[in-house]
Amino acid sequence: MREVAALAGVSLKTVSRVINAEPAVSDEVRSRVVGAIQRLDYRHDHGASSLRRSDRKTSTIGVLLEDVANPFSSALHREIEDVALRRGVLVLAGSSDEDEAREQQLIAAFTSRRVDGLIIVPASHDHSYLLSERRAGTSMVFVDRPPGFLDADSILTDNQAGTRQGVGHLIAHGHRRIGYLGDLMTITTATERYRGYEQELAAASIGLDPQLVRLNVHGIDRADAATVELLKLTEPPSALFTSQNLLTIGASRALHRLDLHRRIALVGFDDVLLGDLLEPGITVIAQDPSTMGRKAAEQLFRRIDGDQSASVHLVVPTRLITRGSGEIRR
Amino acid sequence: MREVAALAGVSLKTVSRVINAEPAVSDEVRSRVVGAIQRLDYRHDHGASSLRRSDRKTSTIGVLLEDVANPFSSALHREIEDVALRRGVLVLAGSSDEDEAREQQLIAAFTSRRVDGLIIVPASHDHSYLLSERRAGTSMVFVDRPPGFLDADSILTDNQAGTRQGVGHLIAHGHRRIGYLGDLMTITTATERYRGYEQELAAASIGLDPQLVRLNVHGIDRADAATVELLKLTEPPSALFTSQNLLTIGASRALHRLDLHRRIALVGFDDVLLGDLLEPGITVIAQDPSTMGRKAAEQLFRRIDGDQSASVHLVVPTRLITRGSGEIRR
DNA sequence: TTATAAGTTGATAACGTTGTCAATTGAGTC
DNA sequence: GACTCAATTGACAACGTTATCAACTTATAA
Repeated sequence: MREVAALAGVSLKTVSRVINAEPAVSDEVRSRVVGAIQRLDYRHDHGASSLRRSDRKTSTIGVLLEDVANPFSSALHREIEDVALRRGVLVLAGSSDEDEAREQQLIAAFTSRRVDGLIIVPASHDHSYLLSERRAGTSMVFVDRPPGFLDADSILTDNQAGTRQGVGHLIAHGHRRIGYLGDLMTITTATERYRGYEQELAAASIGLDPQLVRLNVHGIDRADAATVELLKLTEPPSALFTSQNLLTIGASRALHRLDLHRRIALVGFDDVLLGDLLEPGITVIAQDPSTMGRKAAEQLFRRIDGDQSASVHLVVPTRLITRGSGEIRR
Repeated sequence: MREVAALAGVSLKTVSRVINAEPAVSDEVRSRVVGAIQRLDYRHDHGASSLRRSDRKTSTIGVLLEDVANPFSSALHREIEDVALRRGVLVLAGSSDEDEAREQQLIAAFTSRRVDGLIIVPASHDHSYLLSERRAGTSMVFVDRPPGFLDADSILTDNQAGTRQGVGHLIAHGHRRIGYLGDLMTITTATERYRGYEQELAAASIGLDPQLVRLNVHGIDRADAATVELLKLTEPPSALFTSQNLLTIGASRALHRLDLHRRIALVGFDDVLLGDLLEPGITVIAQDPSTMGRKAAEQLFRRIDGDQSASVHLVVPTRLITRGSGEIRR
């Protein structure tokens, strides 16, 4: 920048003015400076700039996801990116893998880079470690799961209502022995969904048979194995509710292998890519990650822009998509 | 930091030494400083630090993908993240959407934040705009597609050989009229794959019927429509080769709707999640995005660590996964 | 003409940190 | 007792940028 100023025959401050498009520069000087910038191939140092500027904004936000490679997370990520990029803001992304330590490590790395804000899909349950960060002025929005011991904005899915709708759908098709596969109970959404299952059975006066419930099932392979177990029971279920993406895939895989996919009904929570190509197609309670991402990013930027109002808690509704597997009658 | 120094009764420089774990600090002083850091809830400013340090490293890299939400991109992304995080490096990610302008905008945003390196899945074909950036010391590795007018490391898939293997597989099952769906011909990989199709037909002395070829098909819906068109020909193909993920899905969808999925053979380039659940399962030429991501990140960090040797061009092989759809005989 | 205002420009300090180098201390050696 | 050496600490400048404020130029009004 010093060299640019020298070549253009102006002061440092004038170059700064041109770069920041401040109005108080004559056209003649401006074009001289622009020329010098191009000739010297000067690149503005965004970091040094934000260090000195009074707003201290880095135009960077941090996004903590469960895993950037999983479809729900990456759909969120993409929507956040689009909202951010429209404001010239870049996104630092990281995967927690449901690991509390990794969550905190990543968030510490984000904040030491002075991100303007954080969008967090939490793995841990106690976010009081973020209190001082908030006091320091970092905005934050929680997505998919609520913050623990911290008052902050959240954008959630209505897990309980969604599950009730899915389980109710199976009951409406005559099922009374409905198997349940649940993810790790340390995940808030998993416990909420399980509660929805309990409630809907109770509402239909169906007794809960613990044999039909498999909790803390994580990943495709374990879901596959758990499905096989359920179907080997002396009184096997006539329908399955799988409470997560990968569990749905695992269960579907097992049903296909056992050639039971046309006999046992299946409803899954969260949509499955290609779910409509299978025979039968997989009926799901779809979440809406794009909407969640967009709302989260918009809310974050409202906070970054200075909105100090009380915390907002948005619940994004789910949608039942019927494709066949959930409409198999007992 | 000034406050920490005052509270601990030491100089600024000593605090800096403690933070950077420099050896020349007595245990007693160190613990006083650590105590002060905790009491004052001090957070190190990574940006100011890298501005002053002589290596000028930001411990941040930029990753330009086609779309963070597409499975190939996000698998790459995840692998890069893991390699980076092991070194305490964070990842800025962006989606080009195959748009040259957006590629350049994002890369400019990355470099103005002084990233240590770039991993690029290029959308554009002329990367001479990166020459000055390279001269300035930014390391860069290209993935999936080669750089244009720039000598740099690349990690590519063997598109031509993979396509030949897939088309050859169909020929081996008796097909001679093999439809081809290709993505935008502006994408390097799309042209390479098409060339593989041409070559394999020629090698089997099968004349190329232009009616069977649909190029510049982008996205699921257009692939679906193009498939319908091909099957309506007076002499329709008995097999299809779809040269990209989404095209495979679109074609499969069309085949299912027309109830031809057991009659028309299908081989796709790039694996499809759930491809094994369909009936028949989808036979694909699988790429290996995880390996590509890992190799790219490892190569990038070698460069960042000072490796000045000649450009490396790595070709990651593809793998034929037979699941049924490609083994339908004419 | 002079006073005033508006529009340009620059000198300087500061953002939070680390590199450089010099000063201080204490122990060990002859 | 004087010397050397290593270990520890601090003063100061500098990284690339922008905020502040003062100075200058030109135009306009009285």
